[in-house]
Amino acid sequence: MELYNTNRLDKDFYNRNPIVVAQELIGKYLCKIDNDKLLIGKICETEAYLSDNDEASHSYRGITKRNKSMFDDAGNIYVYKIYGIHYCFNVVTEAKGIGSAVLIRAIEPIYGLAHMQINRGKINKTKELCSGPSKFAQAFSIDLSYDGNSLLDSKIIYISDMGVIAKIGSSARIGISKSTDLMYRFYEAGSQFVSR
DNA sequence: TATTCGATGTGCT
DNA sequence: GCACATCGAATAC
Repeated sequence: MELYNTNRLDKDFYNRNPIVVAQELIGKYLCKIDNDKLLIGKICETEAYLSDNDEASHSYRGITKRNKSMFDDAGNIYVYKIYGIHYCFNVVTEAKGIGSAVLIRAIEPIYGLAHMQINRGKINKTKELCSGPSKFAQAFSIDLSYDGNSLLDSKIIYISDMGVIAKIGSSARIGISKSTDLMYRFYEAGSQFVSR
């Protein structure tokens, strides 16, 4: 199986402020080929992490071995391991060397639900398949091997510029202890597939 | 060098 | 509601 380049979001989309990209990613479709199976999900929850004045951002204290791809060019993928066991998937925003990104926190399963369930193991409720950053990563079998890849030219994963939603809500980001005053979490209002 | 803590999810109480 | 899995990076000593 092969992914056709259907309305793939281009570099200009990602090469902007992560707050804008985070909001505009809501409603877009993430497409992936996993083990010859097509997986599609509608992004319904994101968080922006900035390069400056954002203590919750991994880039806040500069480049490390783990976060170096967060400083890659716009449209690249930043995957990191959290709590020693789970993975989180980010898209890099702005120019190379800046260090900003958008975390994909939840998606609404659209296509390939059976395969997502296999990837998730025991889970059998559709609402639980992708309603969290590491749940979604597991459903789409995203691990560290995707860190540093690009959504602009990958043959197996990209984000498509299609789909519309009614309304976007915002809130503080989840699971952080610093910069909690920043309203950088965005979600599709009324969606049953967000993390909380 | 040692300890603490996190952009989390699951299972048990 | 709470403990735990388990690792990279920050912080403590």
